[in-house]
Amino acid sequence: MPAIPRPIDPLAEAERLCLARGMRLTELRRRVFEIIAASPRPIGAYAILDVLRDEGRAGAPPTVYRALDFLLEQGLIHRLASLNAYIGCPHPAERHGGQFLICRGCGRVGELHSGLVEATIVAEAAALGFGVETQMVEVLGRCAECTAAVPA
Amino acid sequence: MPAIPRPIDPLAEAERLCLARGMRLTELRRRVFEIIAASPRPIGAYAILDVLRDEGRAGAPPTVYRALDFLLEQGLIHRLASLNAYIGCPHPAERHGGQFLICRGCGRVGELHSGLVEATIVAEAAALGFGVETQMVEVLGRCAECTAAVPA
DNA sequence: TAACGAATGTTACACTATAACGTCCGCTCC
DNA sequence: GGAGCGGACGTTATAGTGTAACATTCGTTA
Repeated sequence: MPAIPRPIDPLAEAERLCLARGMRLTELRRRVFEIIAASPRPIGAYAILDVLRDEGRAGAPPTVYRALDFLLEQGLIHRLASLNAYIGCPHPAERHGGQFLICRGCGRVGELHSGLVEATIVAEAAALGFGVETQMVEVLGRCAECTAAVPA
Repeated sequence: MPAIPRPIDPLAEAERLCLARGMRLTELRRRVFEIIAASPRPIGAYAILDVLRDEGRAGAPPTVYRALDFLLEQGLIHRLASLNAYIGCPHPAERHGGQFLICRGCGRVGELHSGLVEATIVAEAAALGFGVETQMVEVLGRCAECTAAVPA
């Protein structure tokens, strides 16, 4: 899923945004964010907890979930409901609902970020009188590399 | 979410489809389907289990999950990943990915079923070389009734 | 330095889902 | 008719995900 470029330095971007918003990117939150950003695939809360424990840090599930809640609120990460896993956001500066392409082959996830998809959903929902607040699109399939690797 | 009509008789439709496909809609599967179809809101697996137990039926989680797996495979129900809950499908004859409008006010869920949304997602994904297999759209917001009940 | 609130530590538990194995039942094929 | 087979279900145990509730620490401010 390399089609979409990541920010040069996700951590620096996260620090910049938190500073601008007056939010505290503490040591724990920063470390959880780094673990997610460093993972090539979506990572689960308990896998993050394992990493923290390997580093000698004390920790129980709430330790991780509180950090995840903060990062989600700040839009620095997304939660993939279909996988119960978390992924860094490549463009956290603009708040947005998530649109994800999940590859069945390699497990990597790309973010679609299509204004057209978003607008179409809003319009179709509005036609039914439904007011959209947040939207979540998760698409399962095969990425270009995996399609090339296993030709039909 | 009454904008989308339900089939006249979901159970009859389910029986018809299973018969046509040579699949067995057993007593247990039928009952689980009825419970889901009768629920005005998405219902969780353990809530279904509670109903079965209230009816005096023996049961453990696998009892319900196996029935759910069957109904999902047949496209008779959908799973809402963001809620960990299940909902009947209003048009099970055509296989399709789910597009759901989830109301924060009343908890009811409508199915969008927009070919345009689906096609847009497929097109945008294809532009990145990604081949779509199944897609899942879950939209959180407020339905017409709840918007009217609590004016801005 | 006292006081306050935010962040974290800690224990316990709720909720969701599946693995593994046994039993029963209906069907087919000799 | 019975041996064998496969699908559905029963049962026990456990894995995986997430939160409630309360104690403690820490930084900031007054």
